[in-house]
Amino acid sequence: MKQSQLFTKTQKNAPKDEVSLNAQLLIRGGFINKEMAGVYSILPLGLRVIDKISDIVRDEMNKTGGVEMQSTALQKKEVWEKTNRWDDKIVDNWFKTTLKNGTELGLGFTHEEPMSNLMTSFISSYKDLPIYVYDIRTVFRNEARAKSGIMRGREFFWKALYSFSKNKEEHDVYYEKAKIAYKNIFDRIGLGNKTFLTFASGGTFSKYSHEFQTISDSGEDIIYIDKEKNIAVNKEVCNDGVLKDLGLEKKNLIEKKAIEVGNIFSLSYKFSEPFHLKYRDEKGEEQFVYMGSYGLGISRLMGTITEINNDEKGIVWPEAVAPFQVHLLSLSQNEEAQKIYIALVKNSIEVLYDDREISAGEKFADSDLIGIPYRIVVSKKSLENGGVEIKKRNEKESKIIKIEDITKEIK
RNA sequence: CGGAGUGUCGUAUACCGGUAGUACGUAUGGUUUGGGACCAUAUUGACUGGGUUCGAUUCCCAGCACUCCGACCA
Repeated sequence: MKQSQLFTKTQKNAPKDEVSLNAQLLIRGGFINKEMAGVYSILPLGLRVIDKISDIVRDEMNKTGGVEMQSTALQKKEVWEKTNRWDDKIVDNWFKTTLKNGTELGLGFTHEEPMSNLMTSFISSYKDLPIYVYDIRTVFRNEARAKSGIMRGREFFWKALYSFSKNKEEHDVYYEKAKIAYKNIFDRIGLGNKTFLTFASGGTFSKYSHEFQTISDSGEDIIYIDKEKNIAVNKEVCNDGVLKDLGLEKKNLIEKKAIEVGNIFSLSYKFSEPFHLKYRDEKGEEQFVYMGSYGLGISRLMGTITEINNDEKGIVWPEAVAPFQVHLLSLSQNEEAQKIYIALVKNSIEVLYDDREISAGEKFADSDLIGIPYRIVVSKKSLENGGVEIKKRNEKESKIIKIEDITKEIK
């Protein structure tokens, strides 16, 4: 797209009411806009990043057999009363509202209950199972304290997958698949080497749950990592018994702050029982469905990626999640640049074309701040030298290449 | 929710119990054209309410908002 069509502008200064790095960079670059504490609009550039992440998540979920749907934000009280999670004393981060007639409604903070309820309409036989259904949507949590920019908001974008299996054995197979899918996601979005499968509290229905924790000083959690074994333990559950259970030794562990970017849970029958979510097995006997849930914070991931990939000039997006692949800067050479822009678009390369009539310095500064992986400069100088200048955002040196070689260079 | 702090043009800041200044931005004109370029002119502001005072943006109180620390965090 042409940058002249982009209504957002970059800012030199971060707003003084934002301390966290992810929010500072994302606001300065025009990716998000703060509406209030913990609530951010996602602007065109930010939406492209969110979509990139979502697409990778979709792809990996689909590979495990997941099917996507769209749940509702508005939720009815009765469904939540079945599991005793409507009461504000039990769940203290509800946003609630009422219909004109006084009926109370909740704004969903998660979807175990409505999803279990929904499935009672579709699950009746062992032939219907397993089902892996997921949802990428905005959820609402009335956090006592929003903090850390988009890392902990009151309204945020996430993916939740719910698995409905015939029994624990079938569930366990999927659970392992989900772990791999999550690992693939973090690898693909460039957080792989900093993200660890982390053992965490399993609650009342399983021994452990698993979190995916990305090492970062801006994180809220403390984890102990065994680099050799490539796993970690959350401080909340880390004791001698647990270490023994996991075959870990204290001396091999290093303590790190980390961001919880995802978590997966075995839910067992916790939800299928109150919703009478049952099926008939081969013998015609009724069985409860065995459930699991698999969350992933998409907007939190955008923040995490920003926290980890930046330098003094701005964001350095990993290619897989960058809003565009190429930032094409025209330094008073719009005629030539326009041709290149059209050619690149024809080759299915995502280009942000800076066609604005502003100084070169400003274009460079914007480009560094926005952080698109490849910068291509079309200038009098470059054309005299036989082409365009190309530079990767994460490298210092640029080089001149021929215009016809651009697509080769990028792919 | 407990504790601490901060609210001044769109953004970042300065000064001040008595006319609110600067930079960036924005607008117009001109000069520039490879690292947020320069000149001129213009433009925009004291969170809300109450109190003290001759006079409050400044001091006091309350509310609201935001930030940080803690608690919380399927």
